[in-house]
Amino acid sequence: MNKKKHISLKDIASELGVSISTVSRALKNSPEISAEMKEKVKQLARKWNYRPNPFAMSLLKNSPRMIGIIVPDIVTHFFSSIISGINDLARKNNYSVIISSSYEQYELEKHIIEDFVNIRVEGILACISQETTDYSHFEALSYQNIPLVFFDRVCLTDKFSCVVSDNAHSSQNATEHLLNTGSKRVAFLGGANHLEIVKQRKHGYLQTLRKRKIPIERELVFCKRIGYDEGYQGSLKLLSQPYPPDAILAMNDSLAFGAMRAIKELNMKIPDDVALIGYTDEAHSNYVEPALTSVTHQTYKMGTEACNLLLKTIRGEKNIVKKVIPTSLIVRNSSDKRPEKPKR
Amino acid sequence: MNKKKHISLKDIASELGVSISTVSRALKNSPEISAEMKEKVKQLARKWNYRPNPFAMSLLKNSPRMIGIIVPDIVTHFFSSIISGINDLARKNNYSVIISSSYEQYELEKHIIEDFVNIRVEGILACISQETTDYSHFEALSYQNIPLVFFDRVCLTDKFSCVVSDNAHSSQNATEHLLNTGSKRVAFLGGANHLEIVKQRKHGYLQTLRKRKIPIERELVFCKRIGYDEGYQGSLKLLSQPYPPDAILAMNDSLAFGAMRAIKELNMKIPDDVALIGYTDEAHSNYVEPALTSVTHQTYKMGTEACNLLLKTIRGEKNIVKKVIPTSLIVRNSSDKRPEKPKR
DNA sequence: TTGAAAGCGTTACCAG
DNA sequence: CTGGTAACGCTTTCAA
Repeated sequence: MNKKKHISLKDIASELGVSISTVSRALKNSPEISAEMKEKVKQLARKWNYRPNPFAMSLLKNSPRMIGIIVPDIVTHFFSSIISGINDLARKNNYSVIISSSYEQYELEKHIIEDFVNIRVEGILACISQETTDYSHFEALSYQNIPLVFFDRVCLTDKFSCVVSDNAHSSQNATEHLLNTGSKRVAFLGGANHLEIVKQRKHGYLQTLRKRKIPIERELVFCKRIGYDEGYQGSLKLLSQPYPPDAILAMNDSLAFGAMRAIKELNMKIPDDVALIGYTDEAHSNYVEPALTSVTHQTYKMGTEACNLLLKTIRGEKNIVKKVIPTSLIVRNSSDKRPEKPKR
Repeated sequence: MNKKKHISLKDIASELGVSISTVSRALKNSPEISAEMKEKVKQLARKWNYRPNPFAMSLLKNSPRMIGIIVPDIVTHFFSSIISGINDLARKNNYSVIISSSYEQYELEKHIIEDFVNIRVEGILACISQETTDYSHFEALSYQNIPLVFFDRVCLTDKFSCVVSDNAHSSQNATEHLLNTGSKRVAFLGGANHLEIVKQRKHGYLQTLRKRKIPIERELVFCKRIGYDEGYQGSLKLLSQPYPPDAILAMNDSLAFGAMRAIKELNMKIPDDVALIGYTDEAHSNYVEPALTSVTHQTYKMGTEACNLLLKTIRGEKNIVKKVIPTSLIVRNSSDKRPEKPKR
């Protein structure tokens, strides 16, 4: 009684001198069992603290009620907040969540996906790494009938549902704002060009320039990799040109904070010499000086929506949908160059 | 062939016209199986991409190779970085990790622990919520023989191993630094008094004052709850006293950033009017202005150490150990009041 | 060298 | 109303 780690139906059955089936049914409130039998069984189950063995269940049903999440990193607020949303919704639906980080590495990403498959998760939520340009490890999931939903950085959108933010729109908005508040030459600081989010945000930026009939200059676009260092180096490069930009739109937190450091090191004033807009979360935009105007994602919501889509897919829904989560531009002190700023 | 989600030993056995046992043994390289049989089996297994069913395994061995982590929140860098460390070491040891957040709520914490038990995780890593003052849900784990290791915010240290930072020492150091660089009246901004980390860090602070023969003033200690708002409100209160402090030691990220906001709102200069030291991570301390002098935890290492301790416990190690991870004081621009600062 | 069968904990179907 | 049995996928005796 002490050695055994867990109580099984068998233990209860033999104690009560009835069959396992009876116990099982009694616990499930099956109508075919007498009230007194039910009572006896339930009482003992409670007393002995009986817990159904989830492995037996999983073996039987082939559904461990577990989903896997893969993100480029779990430390960045953007991702941890999405994870938080996923976690909460999953828990509400009695699912457990396994989280892994690809550290932006393609090989690790492949391994993790494989691990998820081996563990037999019921579904996977993925945000692809920057390095990833070959998507066959994801495609394979569709042959294996393993539900998959992408969020933020997506691919294979014809095969899998996904949740994204209104990328093009957000950067149009941000660019417009810069141009409306005194900036003349706006630079775009992006990441690896093959990523959809980069393409789309850059697209929005270029759209706005075209609409305003502002000539597009290649020298004002720096797209290499998402990261603090790249933001720093990229901004140094942008700003040390013979004819430098007077505003930078940085399409990610790390890029924005890297840019900020570069601008300060060059002893330039924000926003007077260089206006700056980032894509960052509430808290950190407010901590820095000047407070950073930024595009804010509804990260928690992205998480719950993605999870919701995945749960639907697990339940058999076949429709492939693309859910767009709106962002909003929060104007703080880093972007408006005008001496007389309108009331906020 | 197409409908079936996964290949089993049975499938391989029947294809090859041998028994399941033979296949099982062949795949395990059992010496009793002929080389050619092994070859045939392995080849087909590879071809069909056979994966052992983990549920069957877990059912058999009662060990799902899974550990549970519970943290107050997963969004704060401090925790997500610890999680990252845990995750990596767990993965290396072929364990999966399930992460849940208590959102600093006692009731939720209890539920999550119960869920972990039901899922039959092999072990649990926990950082207790601020609200928690009753530890019976953790104590219960010891009766159920479920390995448990605490990190950062700990309890029941006589029953469970834990990983902590050198709390008292770190705050002594920080207080010394403030007193050595021109501050005269140092305030301590802490959290709920029942938490060990609060007690110890406060203890270190008080120790230093005593050593220096500086009278201890109750008005200079504000301990209520860990959080941005509390940091803000607490600092406002500290600084609006008739005889306010000229330095604040904030024992946590959120408290520190809250304090920073309060100081700025009161139009006081950092560090000239009020010196400030926080306990924060690298990145964010550098983003703010002035860059924040802070006590830095080796969070990733805390994660790997905690995980390591847990794995040992799972393997049967009975010793209860308390691992202390050193912190270090990184001096930046928010703390030194002296006009002529020594070279850094 | 291989096969058969029991057992891990549960559910579900078929008999009584 | 209750019991027996097969099945889920695998390992591990025991037999041959």
